[in-house]
Amino acid sequence: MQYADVYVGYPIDGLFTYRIPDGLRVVPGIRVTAPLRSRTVTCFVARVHDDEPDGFKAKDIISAVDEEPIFDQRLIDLCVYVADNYISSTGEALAMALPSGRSPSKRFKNPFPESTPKSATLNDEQKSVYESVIDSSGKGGLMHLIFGVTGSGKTEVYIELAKQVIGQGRSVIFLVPEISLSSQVFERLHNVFGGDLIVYHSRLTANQRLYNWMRFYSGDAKIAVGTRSSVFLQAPSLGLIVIDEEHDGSYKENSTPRYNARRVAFRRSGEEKAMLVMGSATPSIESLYMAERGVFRLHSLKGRYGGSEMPSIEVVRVWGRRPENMLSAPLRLYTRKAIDEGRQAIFLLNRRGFAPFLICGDCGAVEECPNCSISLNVHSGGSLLCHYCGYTRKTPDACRACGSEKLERVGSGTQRVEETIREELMAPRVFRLDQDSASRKDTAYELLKKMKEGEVDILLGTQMVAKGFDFHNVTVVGVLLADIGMNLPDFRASERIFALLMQVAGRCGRGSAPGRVIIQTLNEEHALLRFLGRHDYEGFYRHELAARKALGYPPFSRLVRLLVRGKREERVEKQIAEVAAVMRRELSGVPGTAVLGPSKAPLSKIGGNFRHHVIIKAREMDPVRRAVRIARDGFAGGDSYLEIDIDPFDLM
DNA sequence: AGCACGCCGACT
DNA sequence: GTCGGCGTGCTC
Repeated sequence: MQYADVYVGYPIDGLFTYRIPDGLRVVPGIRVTAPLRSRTVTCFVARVHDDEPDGFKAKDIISAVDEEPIFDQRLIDLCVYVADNYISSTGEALAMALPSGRSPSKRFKNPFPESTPKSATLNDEQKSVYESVIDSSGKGGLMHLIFGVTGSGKTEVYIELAKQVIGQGRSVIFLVPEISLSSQVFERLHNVFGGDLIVYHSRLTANQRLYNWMRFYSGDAKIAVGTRSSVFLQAPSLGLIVIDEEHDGSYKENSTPRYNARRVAFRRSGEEKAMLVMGSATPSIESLYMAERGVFRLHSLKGRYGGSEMPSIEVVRVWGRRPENMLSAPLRLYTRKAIDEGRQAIFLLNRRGFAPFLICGDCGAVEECPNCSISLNVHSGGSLLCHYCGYTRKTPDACRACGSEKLERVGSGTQRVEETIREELMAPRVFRLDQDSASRKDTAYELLKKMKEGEVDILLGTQMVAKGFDFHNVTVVGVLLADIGMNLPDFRASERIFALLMQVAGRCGRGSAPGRVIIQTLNEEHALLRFLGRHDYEGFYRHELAARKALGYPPFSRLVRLLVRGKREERVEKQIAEVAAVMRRELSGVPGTAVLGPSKAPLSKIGGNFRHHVIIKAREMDPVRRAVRIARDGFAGGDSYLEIDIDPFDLM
């Protein structure tokens, strides 16, 4: 009699044993369906054997999902690591890592035309980084961080490294933050690698994902480009993991297990002897610190590809948030000049919608979301919209608190400023790129085409405009209000804003004409803007590192966040108090550990759920993980849920 | 997770 | 007397 030991995709620790019915082919590495209590669930087969289980009667497997294995022991080991680290079951980690499709589908339309491979030649600086990566990798130093200014051509270096690795018969995983915006990266990789390339991200159907997974697993396709979950793709022999824009927050998963693809890649690199090459123009404070400590080898690209100059950056004071204040004299002047010369401009306003608040001029009441603890945003077309839960309602004619009709739309988002720009700059050809305009699937392509053909004078958008675009005719970048997000109660806020401003500044002056960046702010004294004006990421890093050290934040500690969310606030408060008590008890006397809270999360209510949290700062994670497991096991759920976040990206 | 079991409070 | 809220335990 044959039996299979399997993992299930639920928060249940350990393996389950099922009987394999006669005639059913079950081997390790396939998925099967089997009864669990009163349900039929998908299971992941880890082992097949003929030892009769002791102490229970094994039920029969119902069916096999796969004919051939789609994973092996290395993925199980990796998922055990993820489960231990981020506190989930191994089965949950496997369920998250593996594609969920049932029948592989190759019906994936490649949006790019076939083209002949272009061989880019590396300039001296790129060549020296390439050689130094290959060289030190030969000596066992496999982890690298490329710190290259925007436009320095990191992608060319990645591509040459990938070619080298594929030439040795090994495979390459290329991680990007978000697939839609990195389509330019995808297109370039496709030009070079053609049918050897697969994509892997959530916009594919489950069956397309399965098909691509299988092609990479078999070694039929040697390079994969995709979002964070691609870090789990298996290959016969993995030779290289590239993490482009390594500082980006989207490498952090936001449901259980809340892994960080950077850390998982680091682990795989060590286990599978694969090179890890991370790159950014604005590396995360943590990665730069680790490079300084010798964990990664640091490589610099200081010159821009093609020899163009870094743009000049000018910080300009503005005097209010009304749309007419958002176009300072210098910005108008330079933009007008650029347009007259046939050039283009990019404006960043990191706030979508028309205005962030609707406030009563008489009683001061603000329209708030009934489900979330935030204000409703005014959107064009007469609607109010919650940016967290999507709740929407018509803009009222009168204040719902006092009946006054003096409702004011306070602050400015992209929709509001779009009109002002058209009128005041007499530039009718403004293209708006934000979540609202990008919901149409081909917006990015449309934009690329229009920008290239010179049909756009000004590209206005949220942070979407800062990422990855390579337009050669842009000579002016305007940041309309740099202060947005500056005062969020979050320890990474400065880092995020600095990176964003630096990235958007890098969008201009990529062609032959020099670029100019205008940063508008309500507070030109902000330290961050001084460093920005000098393109001084290094200086910002030192400054921010000192602040982190003073407050004991990463990289000088690890953080754990335990958050209880639920519909009934009294209950949530009681439960988080219990969690905090357990953590304090279990961690008392552990040096270098502090339990903060409990307190209301800054976003104290989202989608009808109240949120309270406890933050733990620690030098050593093992005792904290042990304590978290105790708190989790003692947590009486009911209609509340305990979120466990190891190394949270933000504390909102 | 999801579901069954079993234990105490206010009701047709 | 019972319906049902919720804490507890288990799932091969």
